[in-house]
Amino acid sequence: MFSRQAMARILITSALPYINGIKHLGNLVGSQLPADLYARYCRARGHEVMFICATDEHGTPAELAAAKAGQPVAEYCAEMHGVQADLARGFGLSFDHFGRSSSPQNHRLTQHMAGRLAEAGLIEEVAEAQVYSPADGRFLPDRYITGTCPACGYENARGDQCENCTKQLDPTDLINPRSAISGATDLEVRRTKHLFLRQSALRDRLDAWIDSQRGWPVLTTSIAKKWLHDGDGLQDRGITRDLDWGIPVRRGTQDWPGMEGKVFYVWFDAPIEYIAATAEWAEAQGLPEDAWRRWWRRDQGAEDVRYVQFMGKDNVPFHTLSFPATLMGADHDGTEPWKLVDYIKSFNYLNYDGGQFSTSQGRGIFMDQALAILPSDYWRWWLLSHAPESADSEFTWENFQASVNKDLADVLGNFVSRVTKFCRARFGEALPEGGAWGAQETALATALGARIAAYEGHMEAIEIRKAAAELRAIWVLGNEYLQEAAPWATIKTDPERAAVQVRVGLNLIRLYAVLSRPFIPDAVETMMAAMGCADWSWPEDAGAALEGLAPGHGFSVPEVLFRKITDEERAGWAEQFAGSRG
RNA sequence: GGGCCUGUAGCUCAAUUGGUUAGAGCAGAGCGCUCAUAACGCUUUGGUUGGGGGUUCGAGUCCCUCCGGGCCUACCA
Repeated sequence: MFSRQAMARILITSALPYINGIKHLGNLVGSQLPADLYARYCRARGHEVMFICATDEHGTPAELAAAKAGQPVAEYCAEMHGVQADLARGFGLSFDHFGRSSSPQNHRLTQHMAGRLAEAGLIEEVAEAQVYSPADGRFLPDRYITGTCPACGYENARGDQCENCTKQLDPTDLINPRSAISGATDLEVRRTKHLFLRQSALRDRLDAWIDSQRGWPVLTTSIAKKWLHDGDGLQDRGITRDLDWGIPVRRGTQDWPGMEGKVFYVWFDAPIEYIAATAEWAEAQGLPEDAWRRWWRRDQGAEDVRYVQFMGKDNVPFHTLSFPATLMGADHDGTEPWKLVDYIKSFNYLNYDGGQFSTSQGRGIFMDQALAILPSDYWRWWLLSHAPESADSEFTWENFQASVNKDLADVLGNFVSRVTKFCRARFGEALPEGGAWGAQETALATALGARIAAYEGHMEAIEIRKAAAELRAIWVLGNEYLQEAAPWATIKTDPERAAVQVRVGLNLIRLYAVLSRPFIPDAVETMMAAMGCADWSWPEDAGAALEGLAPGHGFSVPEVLFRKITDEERAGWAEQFAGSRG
């Protein structure tokens, strides 16, 4: 953890959303949104932040989605990248760069990494038999082959596992196998050669590295340990595929004999894109190479960088094992010390109303639909305050309505409303003059100081739900103070006392805007604008923060910050989203 | 089959890693306030911590067992 005041350099990456379609809220809360929360908090504390994300564009599903859309895959990916970038902006995701794994930078770097791994003796060529479909003109991944399960007779068993009896299968086990893509039955087995990353050779080193980490989520370490020690231990992993769309297999800048026409597998090139996207950023900014290297190379400035990754639990094996193995292997001779991750924040899944969110079945709420219904802050607040940190969690419309209405509209929004409207009615649209602090104000400052410290602690530990709960408690303090101070009563007997109370109330609005910014970045802009203030400095001292806006400072009454969700709307949306996506 | 996670108030979640009387928010009940988006504040009801057994001075926490929910199991990403 970084200490108070000290400026740190924080590198943050969110797992890359796959290019195949618009992401649902479960995807969003599992990586990009919490990463954004943390990035915004770190910036607010004055740290230097590099927040990177990108679309993950390679692989069979991308090719199939493009074919379905009737587009060339490159065109499809370019278009979908634009769509995802727009939606990311819509949700306020504050990436420093939102790149593409298909970028020239990633091509170069992925090929470079492969070359370094080959030099290190960590790449092995393996010849294997794979199912080829002449009708589709492609090799078929195991689960794109369906047929009758030899164990239970289920007719739509997939080539990797029968969904009916859960038996693990080999595609050649299937009776009457056919292509899941075209239905073609003229499948044949062909020999093909692939590169394997010899992760097994790095097992002990990876194991020791995992052991040396402190405070990682149980979810992260338990998945890593399972893969390291289960069965025969960490298995080598194929890093190439027989596809057209991807990064051509090259050994650095050299051709790789025998690998013509093959591309790297997405799970090799996708994490490397974290680095390449930073290079994309530098180029886009017109900055030289060392601008990105100082984030990624320990010999070129990254020694003091703290690197934090965010991802759903399905991504953990790649980030705890494969990617570190790639970076360790690339530094086999000590000349390329790449920055390894310092903290991996992993998430469970968000379910939707009794089942899973499903991209393929169109079940649940997708990012574009969410924004069409309500502003992003409503979603950000609910998703973050219910982030699936300790277990899978569930979205229900009732819960969403209750949280939005109570937390945002009543506790925070109404606070802003009652303070500004009272002041305007009794003192006019400027902070009133006169009066001095009493015991109530001092007590408020003390309580705020304690809660802000707790909030900071939770944010730095990336305990998101706890941070949200603490922030809400900070909002509540304002209502408690007003109730006790009762300026509507004191103004009748002691107007100067009421003036002090109203000043404190108005200053609380600015304080809340600053503290709440990582969660609800749009609404706090409205709050700050209403306060006529542009000072976003973090409250190092709560008492001082309550006197930041001076007597005489003008303000205005903002529009309703958060409207309530009605029962009719809730019922309508529940109905609308029950079935599959339009 | 194997492994991991999980089960705490009607609902969503805590519980400083074995330490006093298991705590919050929402929902419910009562009271107060009238500045405010019929909002806010205070008080309060509600738990055999899934069942059973064990270790211990002491168990929500550790062990065994049974029951329920979920995830992973390496070619979807």
